[in-house]
Amino acid sequence: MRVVTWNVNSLKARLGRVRRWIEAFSPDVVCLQETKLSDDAFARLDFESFGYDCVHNGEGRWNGVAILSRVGLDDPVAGFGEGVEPDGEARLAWATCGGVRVASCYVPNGRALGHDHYHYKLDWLQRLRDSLDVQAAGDQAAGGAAVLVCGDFNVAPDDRDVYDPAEFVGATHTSDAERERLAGLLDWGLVDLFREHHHDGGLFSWWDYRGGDFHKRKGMRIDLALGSRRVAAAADFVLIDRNERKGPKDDPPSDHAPLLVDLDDAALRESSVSSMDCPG
DNA sequence: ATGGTCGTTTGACGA
Repeated sequence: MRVVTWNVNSLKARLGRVRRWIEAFSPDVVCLQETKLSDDAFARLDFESFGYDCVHNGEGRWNGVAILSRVGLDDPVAGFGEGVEPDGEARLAWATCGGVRVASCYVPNGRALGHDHYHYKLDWLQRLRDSLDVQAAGDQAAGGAAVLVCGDFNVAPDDRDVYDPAEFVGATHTSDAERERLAGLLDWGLVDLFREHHHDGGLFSWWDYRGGDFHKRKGMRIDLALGSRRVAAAADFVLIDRNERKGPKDDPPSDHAPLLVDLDDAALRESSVSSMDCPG
């Protein structure tokens, strides 16, 4: 099962690229962020005719997330779900695809340390953890949840994940509080799949449009796929497609690159997960 | 020197 997560920075502006990428890579599950579409406008794109069932949580001008699946899509939820304080913005969708409980999330940016939006971001990450309990706690307690939380987290997990940590002192995305909230998700029982497969720094998923940052290799790794132990044990290939960040002015790229994860289907379905399979 | 460039839009504003 092939899964991709991609902040497309407007699905309308990126539709040609998204369709070409899907055709080239044949993903089974596609998690999108920043579609910037209403649910009606998303429905008119008719991904069903390309073989994908969909859930979209949109509000129009801003935000908007989706999950596309050609391996089944059950129990879709827009937002945190029952039992968690609802969000005023369209930043999260859940669905079960091919036996995996998948989330597509767009974590608030935070804007600046201490800003109202920063507190909203910290609270949002806590509610995402609460949402995990609601969406997958039963299976996790049973020891074998298949959960994959994908998206734009707007947090760089550690200093390897920014081009220059000194530049981010006093800024968002690397603060202790943000990293602690991200660690809270890992403590639930999730593993940073890209980091399991790649140990070097300087491997990024986002580059600012301004100042030629992409060509100067000034980026951050903020797009993540967090898998439960069962999913981590099944992940046999993880890639950031940085080529997709390139392109001409008349067909510009998103400022984020797609993150691709391949899961071995047999490993995914194994009845027990050995602690040998996956550190952490 | 604290910008740059995209997207939403036809104003600024968010990232």
